[in-house]
Amino acid sequence: MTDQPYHHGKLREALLERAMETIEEAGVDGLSLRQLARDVNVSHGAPAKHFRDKQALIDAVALAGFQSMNRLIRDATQSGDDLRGRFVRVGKAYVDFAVEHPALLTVMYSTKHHPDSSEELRNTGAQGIHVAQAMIAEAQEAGVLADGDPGTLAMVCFVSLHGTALLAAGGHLDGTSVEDVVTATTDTLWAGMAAGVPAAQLASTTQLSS
Amino acid sequence: MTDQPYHHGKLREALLERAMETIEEAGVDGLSLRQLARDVNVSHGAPAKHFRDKQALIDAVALAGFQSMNRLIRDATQSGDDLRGRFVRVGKAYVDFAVEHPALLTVMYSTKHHPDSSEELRNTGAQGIHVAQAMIAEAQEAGVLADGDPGTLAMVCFVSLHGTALLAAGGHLDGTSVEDVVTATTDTLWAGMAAGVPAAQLASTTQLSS
DNA sequence: TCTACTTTGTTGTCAATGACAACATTGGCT
DNA sequence: AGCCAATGTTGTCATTGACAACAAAGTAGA
Repeated sequence: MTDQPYHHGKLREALLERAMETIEEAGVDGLSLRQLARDVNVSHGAPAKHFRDKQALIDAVALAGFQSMNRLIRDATQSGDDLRGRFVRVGKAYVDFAVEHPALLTVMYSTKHHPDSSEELRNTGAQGIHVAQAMIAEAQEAGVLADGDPGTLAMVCFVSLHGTALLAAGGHLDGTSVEDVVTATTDTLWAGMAAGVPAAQLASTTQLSS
Repeated sequence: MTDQPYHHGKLREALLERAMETIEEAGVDGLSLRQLARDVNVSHGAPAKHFRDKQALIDAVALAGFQSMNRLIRDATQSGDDLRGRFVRVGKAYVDFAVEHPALLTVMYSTKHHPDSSEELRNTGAQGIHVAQAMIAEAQEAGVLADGDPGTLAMVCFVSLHGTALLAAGGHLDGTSVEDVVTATTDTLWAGMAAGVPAAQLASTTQLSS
């Protein structure tokens, strides 16, 4: 047993890493600052020097989660497929991340939802939408998709995939497989955006627009 | 000060009601069994006689939430509109509920997600999908929607609306209004299901089906 | 090198919490 | 009346998050 030096040196990183492990194993409720301190062989007061309080630690975990997720999404956009293929791959990347890190995803969004979330966290979390919006705008210019506000359509795709990701992560897809739901979702969305909204349908949605 | 009778009489109902209020005001993390007992003027040990532990109370809250939500959804299906109109109304009903009870919705699904959720809770929570599935099947038979497995398509609609509901409840829709996102989502989904998935698109999704 | 000063970690303490056990009261049933 | 299960109370315990006082270690300037 070599006795520990007074200074841990990389306490912040060690805490973050261990916190992510704990969250993935036991959920956010299973995270205890004191247990965390024990896990990394440090006194129960030490974490406070790096994270003001428990929420600050959770925020940091969420931020790290968004960063690694954004990386996966960006990678997915760079495949050589056609527009629709890239669209599907981005959706799959998102859902795959969710399925592999279900508890982390919950933390990421419940944290972003928190009333006093940091600017950085919100920006990092919104990056996925921008990717979708760019793809949709590009497809519209290419004539592959019908006209329509890219911002709203991107939001539609985002919320749909987010729902898929959350329910897939929680195992709420009952009978249907994750793979089936993701492809069906992206296919349906793409088909809907390609077809556009017929005028007959718009009638009931434009009542208040005058 | 009339001294309280020894028996509260309706403790369980009182606890449930107050718990729902607390959750909507302060989220699940703001719920404390002891504070709850204080709120209804009862000793800190009393709640244990009605709910084995804190999770059991939360489960009961979630179940009540699903029941009132299902009522709203069923009501929405009984409007006299055409098929597409009813579809949109169901979506709106779901999202409206989420926006009005954001914290409750979070509890409902994080509870259903819990590994040892009760059979009753899971069944009650899945009811919304069955409604969607019935509507889609009916529309397919009427020739309004293209063919496709109603179960999978219902799941697609459900996850999409679920995502909309969650993000709307959390205020994550950034620029776009809730109303816009809901109508755009239901419109896009319906258009996609009406158009069906072109064979050219299916090519990339049927690679593993042989 | 000596000396402030800051950062990082430790120890001690506090109120709040969830869970549990022992006990008290109530109302129903025979 | 007398038993008994359901309901509520009181007391207690370990755990937790937060805070304050203190200690050690690195850092920068004389």
